[in-house]
Amino acid sequence: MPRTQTPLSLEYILLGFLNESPIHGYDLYKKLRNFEGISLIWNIKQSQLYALLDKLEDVGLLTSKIVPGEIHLMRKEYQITPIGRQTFLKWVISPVPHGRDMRQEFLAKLYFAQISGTEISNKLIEEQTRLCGEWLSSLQASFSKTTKEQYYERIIYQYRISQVKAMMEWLAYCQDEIQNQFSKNVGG
Amino acid sequence: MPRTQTPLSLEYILLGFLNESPIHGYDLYKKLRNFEGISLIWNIKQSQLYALLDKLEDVGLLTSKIVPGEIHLMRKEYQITPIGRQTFLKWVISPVPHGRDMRQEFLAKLYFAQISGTEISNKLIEEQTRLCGEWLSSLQASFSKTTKEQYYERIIYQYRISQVKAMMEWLAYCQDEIQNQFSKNVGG
DNA sequence: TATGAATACTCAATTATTGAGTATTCATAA
DNA sequence: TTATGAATACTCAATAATTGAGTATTCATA
Repeated sequence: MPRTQTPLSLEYILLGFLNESPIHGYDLYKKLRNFEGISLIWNIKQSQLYALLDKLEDVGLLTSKIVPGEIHLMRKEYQITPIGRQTFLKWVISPVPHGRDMRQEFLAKLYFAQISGTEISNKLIEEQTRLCGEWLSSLQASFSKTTKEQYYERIIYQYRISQVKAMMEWLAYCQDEIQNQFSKNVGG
Repeated sequence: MPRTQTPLSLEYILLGFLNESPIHGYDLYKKLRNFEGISLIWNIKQSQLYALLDKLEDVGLLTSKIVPGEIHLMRKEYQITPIGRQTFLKWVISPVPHGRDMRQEFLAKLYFAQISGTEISNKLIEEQTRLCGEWLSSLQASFSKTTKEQYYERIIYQYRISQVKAMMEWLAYCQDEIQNQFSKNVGG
């Protein structure tokens, strides 16, 4: 059985929007394309969206029903199932296991975490910072094991080390920003 | 015609090794798996390798011939074609257009550039640094266009800005390292 | 003489992706 | 009134990518 199913984070983003309220394909498409910060980190083709929604329904994370729309007769409205909700919530609070997933997946998690409030986003940021710290130690250990001759390998490790350090500084900045935003909303 | 062919950088890595000398699939596989710094940045499945070699042959970047091996009767040896060489050389000296391609594709380019000597690698690093500078300006411009309310968007831009800044510092470090390595080899 | 490792490659199954389509309704203006 | 185009809402067939699991031979060694 080649090509075993890879759970893409894009799927979780769809679940995330469906977690807020039932929605049908075309509205979700517009939401993802136009507004919402998510459009900064992910682009989706319309046909891909419908394919993913079908897939999520197949595995039981969504259900759908045909509702009579105001304009059109047929609108397929999707709703999240309890399992879908559970799957999504678990995803949101889990830090990403690899640095390469920060760029899109972590930012997507943070979007939903930040909507849910400071406790959730703080928790996520703290957990992710801890993991980043582990990556850093591991990279520094690998770096120190290299010999002078392996200078290409050393360059690679230095690249990763510098990226992870930048991530950690940014995570700290992030927590402050979200905290500030929150206290402003409460105070004002 | 859906799914138009995306030229993956992995293909160029194969061309890069074939640019050094003709080689057959299994040897190339071992090279990519075991030694060579490339194994730090890319993993390849055996079946994927053979599929890619076939594809590169189909588009005329490689040719193959069956040679009688010492151990086995059949060995399919691949050679790079003039067009393949040209394609590869053009790839090596071109900086990557997006930050997301630094992690794997740029590091791969740098591997081959650094083998070719300091002039090539210096050129690549300089061009890439220039491009990074452009990304940075563009990101800073986008950031300054956001309002206080768009704090999620601001966080995203800050993430990218911090990553690009780290890249630029690393590129400078890189150039020094390669230079040092070079002068050591000449001096010693 | 059998066991396993290394050599060298093949293939069918499956998922992922997308260009291009369909069909309806609505607004606008010539 | 009748075209024109935009928006709504989805569908599908074609192609590309990926990979688990094979095949078949030779070699070492116990």
